[in-house]
Amino acid sequence: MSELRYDPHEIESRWQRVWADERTWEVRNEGVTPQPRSELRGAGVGPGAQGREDDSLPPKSYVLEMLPYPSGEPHIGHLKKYAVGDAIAHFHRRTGHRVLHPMGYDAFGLPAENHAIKTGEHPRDSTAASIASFQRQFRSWGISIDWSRELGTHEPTYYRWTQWIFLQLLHAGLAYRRDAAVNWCPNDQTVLANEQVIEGCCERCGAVVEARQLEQWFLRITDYAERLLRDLDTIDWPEHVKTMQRNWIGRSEGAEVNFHCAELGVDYPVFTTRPDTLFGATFFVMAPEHPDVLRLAEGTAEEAKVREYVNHALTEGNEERGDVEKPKTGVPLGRTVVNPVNGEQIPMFVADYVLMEYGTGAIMAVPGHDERDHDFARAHGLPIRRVIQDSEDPAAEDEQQGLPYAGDGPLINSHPDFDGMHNREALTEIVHWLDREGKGHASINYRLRDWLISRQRYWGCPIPVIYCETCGAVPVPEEDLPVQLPDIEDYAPQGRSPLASAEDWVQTRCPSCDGVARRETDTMDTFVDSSWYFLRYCDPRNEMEAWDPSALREWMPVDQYIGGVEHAILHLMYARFFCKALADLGHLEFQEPFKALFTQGMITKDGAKMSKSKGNVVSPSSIVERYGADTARCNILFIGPPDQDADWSEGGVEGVHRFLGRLWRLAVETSERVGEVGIDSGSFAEGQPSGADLELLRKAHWAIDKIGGDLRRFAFNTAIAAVMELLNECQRLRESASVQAQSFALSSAASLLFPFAPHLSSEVYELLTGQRVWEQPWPQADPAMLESERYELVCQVNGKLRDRVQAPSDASEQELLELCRNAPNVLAHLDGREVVKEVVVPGKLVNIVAR
RNA sequence: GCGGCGGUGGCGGAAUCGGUAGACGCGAUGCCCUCAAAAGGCAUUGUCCGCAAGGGCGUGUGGGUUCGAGUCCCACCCGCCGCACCA
Repeated sequence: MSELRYDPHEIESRWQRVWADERTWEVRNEGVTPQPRSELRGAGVGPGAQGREDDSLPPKSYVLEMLPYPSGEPHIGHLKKYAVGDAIAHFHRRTGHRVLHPMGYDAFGLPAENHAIKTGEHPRDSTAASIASFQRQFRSWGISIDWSRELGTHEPTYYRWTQWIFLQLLHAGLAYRRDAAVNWCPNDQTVLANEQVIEGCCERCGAVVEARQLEQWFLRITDYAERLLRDLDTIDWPEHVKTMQRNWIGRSEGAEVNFHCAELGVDYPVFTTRPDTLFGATFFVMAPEHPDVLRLAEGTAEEAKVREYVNHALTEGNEERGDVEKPKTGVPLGRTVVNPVNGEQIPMFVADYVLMEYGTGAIMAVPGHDERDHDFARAHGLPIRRVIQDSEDPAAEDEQQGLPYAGDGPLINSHPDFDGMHNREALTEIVHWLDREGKGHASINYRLRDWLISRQRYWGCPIPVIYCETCGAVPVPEEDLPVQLPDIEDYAPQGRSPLASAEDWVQTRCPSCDGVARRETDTMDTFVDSSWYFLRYCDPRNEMEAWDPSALREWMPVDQYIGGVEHAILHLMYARFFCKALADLGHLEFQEPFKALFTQGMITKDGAKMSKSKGNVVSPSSIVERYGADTARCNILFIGPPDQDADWSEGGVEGVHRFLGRLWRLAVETSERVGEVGIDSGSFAEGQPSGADLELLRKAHWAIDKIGGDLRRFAFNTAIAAVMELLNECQRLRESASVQAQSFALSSAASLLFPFAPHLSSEVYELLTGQRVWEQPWPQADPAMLESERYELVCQVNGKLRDRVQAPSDASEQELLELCRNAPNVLAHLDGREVVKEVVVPGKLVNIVAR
């Protein structure tokens, strides 16, 4: 027996062949709306589901991992993501759902292009090689993917529809072009993505990045700020991800207030969250980028200084300028504006602590109640006025001490109508007053910016727009899509998109007037490609439209989305925005694409992030080669809760490998005994099991019950631990329990382990039952087997554990009390004491309080 | 500064509703099998006192609520993540 050795490679390749040959994991579109889904979190669909009388389909479940970016080979993070996703997909299938579990590649992007610049190899070729490697490995991991729906975002059959979506947004006014400041590398002569700017320098050459004004395409995501925020309440996502999105959207409630500049006859609106402090506004500040700054200073004594200050501010890097510790600099503009609430003329300044991108690019400064304004006022000798009393410290009234004060309290030094009123109440009243007087109104401001999607890159989806001298920017007609990415000679950036060098491609005719015209040479941000791929999976081969609405009705929304937290903001926000916009345009019937989200933690090595430069990379292929995919997958799920970071250790893998080997050996041994003894599967029904058999069966049902619950809450680590416990029990009782009981316990273990170790589980299950485990419904625990006639009663004295006694399950509280009082060690602790109180928790414990 | 998450043996972690703290695994120690090794199996393993029975202590710190607190409340310390001159 001990000669038997678990050979994962032989087992795994056999079952992988079966799944590939039989296309086991493919699902068809039935073209009908399925019945409302049964509650996934509730009990699974039992064996009864097999013999369903009506012809309605089982409920659907769409399980999706974020699509991989194909670069080189998959890393261990991929293994974890798909191990989690596959476990969910299998569990849903076996609890009676039709599961859509597709795969694709986010294939456009920079690394392939940089590789092309270096080697001249076409990005299409290096990407294809990488995709092939991903496909090979996903198959070797045994992930249950519907390969018939595979797609790549770089394929014209896909990006044709990315372009189509762009046109829909354009027609709806949700895509627009405007001048924008972008990151420009003077050395590489190219625009850089924000994430390519490392501490103000170009990631590739290290040159200091400059700001440059360029005409760029934007998507109007800011129109959706409120809905993107509000609808977070309707989805089942981790709280920290929702929080990140809320922070990113950055909603602030307040008011817009007009400050009139009499000299120029212009109103300057400001946004403030604290209109209650308006009476404390003693000066006014504009951002250096504000278009009116130079015009205001013109002709004043300050003009030269203002020019100098603005020039300096504009050339200063974002890093430097954004430093909170930096002293507050700025210069006067030589002009004043009127504070609308009290008519005071207050001086205007330009200062770089005011940002053009937020609010109106100008602020009212309240040094008494804002730290930054306070700093500026102190540095420039400006008046500081307290207008809110500190309720905690009323003595500080009129004193400069305790300022700036950001707390609440009654208004002072403001206006007879408001003085004495609590500031929160005054805030509302003052906004009403401004509104009545036409000097301002309640307003909401967001931190969220419109999405800049233009990239001066080759390896991306071309923006389907043509520029005509007479007609301007003209959208490419839908029937001319896709605008195919042309082949080019030189991928190196030359101060414009590499596509601009494809003259034959760039020169075209205007779709509107047929005159000479030129194509847009920028491509789209790759986040555009990945903002709708989950829709295409529902109908991936459709050549007539992006999707058939009935296909989306059948599968969307995604029931369980799985991916890394690094996409918590960008990808997840963009995809949500796309769905809302497309729904508004009548193309979708739902608002949120991802009903539930799970974010898996990182796998580290010795506590550090794995990276080539650190040389601590553990490649999935090396683990699979050494231990097999089942061990690799189980270990990654066993080391800890999957949403937390976990460290990869060799010892841990060995342990899990031993466990799988033990399961296999016991199963082989048991199946041989079955061969000798002969098994009658009905044998338990005849006689009541007892002794070791009963113990073993109880453990099996306990595991069935526990693991079902664990899987619903993503507790894969404890689920695997429970299978280990069951196996330990099989091992312990292997001499005393019957072959039938052993066989039931082991096949149950295999069945329960299937979502994590599909190959070995299939092998063991077939060995013991002759059946295919994935075709069996998820096991159901027998409630009768979860109870026993006796249990261990915990006996406490004054809350401390003093003894344990066997108690009948149906014992009354009185009887339990008696048992506890008479427990030997309880008697010893009660000796000479007076019993004050007795607490009985049936099924658990008795606590006797004594003095 | 604002927001979120976390702190449990030598290590990864478990304890799902306020009810036996440390499941499961790693590591360690002893033993069995073996000529030997590998593989496998059995046993012990929070800590201190004790020959044992048993007892003391123990979930970042200090308080509180409770018959009973890792779990709830208050104050604090430490770590991680996100946002941040956002008006």
